[in-house]
Amino acid sequence: MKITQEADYALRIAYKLACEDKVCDAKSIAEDVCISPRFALKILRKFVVGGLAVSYKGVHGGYRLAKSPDQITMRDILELIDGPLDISRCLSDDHTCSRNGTNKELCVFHNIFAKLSSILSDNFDKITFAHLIDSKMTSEEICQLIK
Amino acid sequence: MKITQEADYALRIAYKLACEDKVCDAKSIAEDVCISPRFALKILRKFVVGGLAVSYKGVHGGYRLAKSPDQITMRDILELIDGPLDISRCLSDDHTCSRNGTNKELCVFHNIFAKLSSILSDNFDKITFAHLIDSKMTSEEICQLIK
DNA sequence: CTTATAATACACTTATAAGGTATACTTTGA
DNA sequence: TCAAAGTATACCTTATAAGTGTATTATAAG
Repeated sequence: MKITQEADYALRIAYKLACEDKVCDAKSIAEDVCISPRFALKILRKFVVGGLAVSYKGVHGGYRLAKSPDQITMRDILELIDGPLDISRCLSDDHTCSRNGTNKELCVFHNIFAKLSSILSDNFDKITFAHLIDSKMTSEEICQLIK
Repeated sequence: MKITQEADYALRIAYKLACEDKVCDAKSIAEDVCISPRFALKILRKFVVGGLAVSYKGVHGGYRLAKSPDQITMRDILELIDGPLDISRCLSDDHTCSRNGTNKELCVFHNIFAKLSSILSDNFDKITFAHLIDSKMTSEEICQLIK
């Protein structure tokens, strides 16, 4: 029921890139987030492939966000790393609500899981990195975006 | 971001016990849920230890719920198996919001994770097995309990 | 036009947790 | 007393998360 460590790091990397608004190399990003440079590179590659960041090779190369922070949501990052924000396999695995793949009917829990998953997604989608880096917004104000 | 398979099975076992309202042996429960009898026993043991079911040994033994279905919520089962419904390690691990344990300040994401986790818990807490087995309630009506 | 810097590609390893089993034992009803 | 249940404890297997190694490619600066 937890987001992965990698997705957690990815959020912090995105936050850093949003704050800096300039090309940052993987090494300095890694230091900020307290992970190894290699692992930062791995995550950053996913950003680039997913269209959330652009990369520059060579001397003075690095990464910057591909869009403005108000166009990037927490959901974008979380789904980039962890996939869909589904809380149950009912929802993802081809509607197989029971163990044996034969039962294609929806189980009693299916719609409940679906509704709660979409509440999660929708809320993560409301919070952009523009909100997060906005020094005029308190943590409480950001939380009021939820629900 | 998913509940575990074991928690999923546990929900279905609880549902079955709530429907039956009599002593059921592990083998028949396992058949219903399509898992091995041994694994069903393992999960059922957690029910007993957690006070959600009582067990009877010997011939004609088995399990039944320890409380009435309206006193058992989806949250009870999910937390029994998977632990607290926290969506981030920020929340559980002693408030360590960053990788290095030294930073005890809350990170920008902390309150967001906390709020969404409690939305999840609160909603799972509203849905009892009495609702789920109530033949007069449609799936849509049960979902309206959420939020 | 060479060199240092930084990203890329792809394969690999290691750690952790999920998922599931084995064996021996205890209790109980017929 | 015996077979049908649950109990206890430990173990195994597999999947996934998490992180590394090595070689390659692109680029700016000197």
